[in-house]
Amino acid sequence: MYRLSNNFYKQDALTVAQKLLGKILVRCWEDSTVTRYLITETEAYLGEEDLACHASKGRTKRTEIMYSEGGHVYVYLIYGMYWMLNVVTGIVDNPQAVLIRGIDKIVGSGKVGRELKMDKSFYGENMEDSDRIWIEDAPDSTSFKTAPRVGIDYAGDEWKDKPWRFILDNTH
DNA sequence: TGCACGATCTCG
DNA sequence: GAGATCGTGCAT
Repeated sequence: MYRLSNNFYKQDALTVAQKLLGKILVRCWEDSTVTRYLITETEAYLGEEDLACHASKGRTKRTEIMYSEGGHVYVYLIYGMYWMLNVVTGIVDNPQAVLIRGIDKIVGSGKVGRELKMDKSFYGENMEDSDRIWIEDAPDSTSFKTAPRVGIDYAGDEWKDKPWRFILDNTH
């Protein structure tokens, strides 16, 4: 079991979103205890032309990190109370990210952020060398389902219906 | 400087 | 079905 490097995250967001299923999200707390979570659900957001992606609004202070190399953490506050955990993917100047929607029995991006005690300080954290949060490798999952992404009706028919949500199939 | 809204969840 | 709750982007 070893930590995924930035090389892994440099792949396309659709590829990373699929491959992250079944991998291990590791959270090291302030008291040095460590909790490991199985990643069960992800969503891919694909660049400026993807109207559901925050980067579709262009390069701003908030989306800046998405323009960096894959492997950085992108967190943001939604509805004034939930921190969404995303991983930046792709190469420099190619703003893509993968939203972590589910870990272990915890399904729902808001609950994931709460469970992991995410906050603004995680913005821009590099998962390759962070001592608080990273992802460890596991065999690629071959059994998963796809579905449309959640909560993006504003993006228009072309984008809101894309099956870019990936759900680990746990019926062995 | 102000305002409307959102990659959500919980409760009733 | 509505409220909680606040940073962001865009209008003023």
